[in-house]
Amino acid sequence: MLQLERQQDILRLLGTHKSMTVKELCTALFASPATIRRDLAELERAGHLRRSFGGAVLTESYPDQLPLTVRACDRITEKKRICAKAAQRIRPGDTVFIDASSTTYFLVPHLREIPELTVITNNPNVNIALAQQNVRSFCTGGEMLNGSVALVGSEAERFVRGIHAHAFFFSARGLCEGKISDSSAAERNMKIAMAEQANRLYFLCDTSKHGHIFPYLIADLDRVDEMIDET
Amino acid sequence: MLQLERQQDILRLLGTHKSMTVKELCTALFASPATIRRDLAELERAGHLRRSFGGAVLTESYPDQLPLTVRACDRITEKKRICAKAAQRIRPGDTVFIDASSTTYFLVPHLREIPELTVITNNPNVNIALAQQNVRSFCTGGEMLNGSVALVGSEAERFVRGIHAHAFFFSARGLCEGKISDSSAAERNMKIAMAEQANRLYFLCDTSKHGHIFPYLIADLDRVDEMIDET
DNA sequence: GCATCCCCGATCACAAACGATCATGAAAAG
DNA sequence: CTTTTCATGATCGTTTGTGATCGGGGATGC
Repeated sequence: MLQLERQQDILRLLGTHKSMTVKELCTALFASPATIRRDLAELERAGHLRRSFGGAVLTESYPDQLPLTVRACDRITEKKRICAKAAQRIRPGDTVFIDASSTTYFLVPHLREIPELTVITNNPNVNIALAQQNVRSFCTGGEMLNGSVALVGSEAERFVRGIHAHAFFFSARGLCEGKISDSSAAERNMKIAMAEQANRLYFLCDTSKHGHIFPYLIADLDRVDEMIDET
Repeated sequence: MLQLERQQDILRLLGTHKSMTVKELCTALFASPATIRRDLAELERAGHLRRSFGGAVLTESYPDQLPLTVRACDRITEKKRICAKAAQRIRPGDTVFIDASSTTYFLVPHLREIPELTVITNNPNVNIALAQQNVRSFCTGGEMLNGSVALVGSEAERFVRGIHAHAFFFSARGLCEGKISDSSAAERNMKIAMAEQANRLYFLCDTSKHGHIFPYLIADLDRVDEMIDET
């Protein structure tokens, strides 16, 4: 069996089962543990899966019409509900910032009917989806953060600081004791820049964030005008 | 047996079986391993298949994960072939501009293996696809041009003018009497900015461009270092 | 905190496939 | 008819993928 073929099979198997151990893959593909591990290492370097002790899980699953990176995320229905609520805060003529989290992607379908709306985002997926609905949108530019889909860096921040927006919709990895935190310094800086340039701050928070704390502090919860959750 | 006929047979066999070893192809087509290998190398350069040690697999992973906007375009196989050829002009350590045409999207699968490559583009689809392959990439930012997927405007041009690249890969709507032209002023300006900031210019031109002229002139054909077409 | 299990990465050796090169022969050009 | 061109096949040194072995170290249970 060819190496490439086996690697494609691994991805296929991970698509149906959501995780597989090295042993399971060995018996399924008639290969030795060493070979499977080498394949997993290579596929991980390519960003297709994430390894964990004993096996691996898919980072991106296959068919759907959501972008790969959004498809992989959890709690999609909860995020959709939160975004539907959040979109009601937008008024005609507004200029809004949208950050590069997987949550805020679900704002897009609600923005079509808002007249004279302008969106600025550092998430290329949002830009593309908005262009398909003829919503006026800007992209911050910057360096693409590998492993997520977010534009960051000094150029991206400079772009943001040249703009003032009515509102900023954002999410983050953790909310603990009134502190909103994230795991990447570069993304933290972008969120802070956007927050400083916007009148109203809306923090979109699903239940998976609660009780988690990450190294990079974005803001205290009382800085935001409203936290929007599922309730 | 003719060379071209045999290569078509290889593709046909790969269509029914999902992968074939060199040995299998040898017995099936009554040719020596050397010949089969040469054919496979050629078909891979044209983007029709991917080789693996011992054999080859069809490049089926791509068509269904193409972005909507790219999936819709014509002459995909021709564009793939052009891009496979174009990618050979890139050297390790290069910094390259890629424009926002549908043609240049097909450069992406060929960029994975080039070490120390940096890409700057105003096409968010390219950014996202490159991030998934762990290729370092930057986005120019700017306003999203509705109806296509291209970032344009003064902010986008400003970003480009702050960078110098080794090469610029671009396409356009028309080529007529040695003049390369396009239908949008905003995109024209971006292409001109990138061209001015790059050493080598490569114009990717499929046969549908020939004989068409559009209002916005990008450059004379003799400005470009090489025109890359299907031949 | 300790012991057990077994999973991982590194290394090695072997077999198979690969690329480079050259020789052959047939078809095309002069 | 001679020369050139080009696809093909053979040879050979090198590279690659694979499975086995072994020491180190996370995961789990007590």
